Amino acid sequence: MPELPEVEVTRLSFAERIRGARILGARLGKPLRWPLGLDPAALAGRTVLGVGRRGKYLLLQLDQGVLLVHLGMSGSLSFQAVQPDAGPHDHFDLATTRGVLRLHDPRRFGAVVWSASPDAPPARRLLAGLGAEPLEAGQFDPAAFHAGLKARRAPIKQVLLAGDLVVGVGNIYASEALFMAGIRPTARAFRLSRPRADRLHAAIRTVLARAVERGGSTLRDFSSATGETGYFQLDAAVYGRAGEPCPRCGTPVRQIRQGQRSTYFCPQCQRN
DNA sequence: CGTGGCTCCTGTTAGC
DNA sequence: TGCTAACAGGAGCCAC
Repeated sequence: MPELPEVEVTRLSFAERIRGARILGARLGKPLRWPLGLDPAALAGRTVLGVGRRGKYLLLQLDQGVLLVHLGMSGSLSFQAVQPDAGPHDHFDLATTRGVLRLHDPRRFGAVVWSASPDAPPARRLLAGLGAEPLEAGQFDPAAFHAGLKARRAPIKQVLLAGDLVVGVGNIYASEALFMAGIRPTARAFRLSRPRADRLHAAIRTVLARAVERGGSTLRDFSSATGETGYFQLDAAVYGRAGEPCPRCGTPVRQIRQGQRSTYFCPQCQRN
């Protein structure tokens, strides 16, 4: 998916405009990862109070309940006054007095889930266990991060992806942050010294914050909910660049598999 | 209880 | 050019 920056850019692109809108109705397409958990007709008449984010989940706070939206691997949201007829991959429409929020998701790993509150069963199950918000002031603590890493035997790349220590770092930004910090992705998490954990902590924040500023620049086919494209420049240093020279030292970037996912790193700049 | 593997699904791309 | 297989941004779930 959409990693944290893309989700945040999406949120920023429609949160203000949808705030205060009254829901006119909802339409479901093919099944998503999880059922909505509510008769879509029951959403009519409710008001959208605001749009928050927890990790890669968007939370549409309603006057009664909350809608969790996850973009999965291939999801994107649009919010526009007038929507063309739904295509084969448009699986959720929320019609409001301000416009139609639409989830487009070819692979359908995404989901829209209704919950009575963020602490009620469906949302609670999905949100419990999520790690620290990396860009939220005071929530991503270096000492706690290092302590968390010390409890894990797994390769650092996979610990980052697990999302229970820090949220929002997906497959692209994990490679990018580890490159920036000069840490080999295969390094066992518990072996990272405090200084190196601190470097990684800073790199994660820098990489994610920069991507948010640039409007979610890592996705080849990403567009925000305003329908704007033009975020296509892939500014990755190593991700997707197997065989190309490392931007820092010129050594060819290497690609490996970790847990069925591709990892990219510079064997020269990233040692253990 | 941490870890690794599997799985959901469709579109794109690399390779022959 | 056409077919096939591999691969793609996630993450919950389930045996060890």
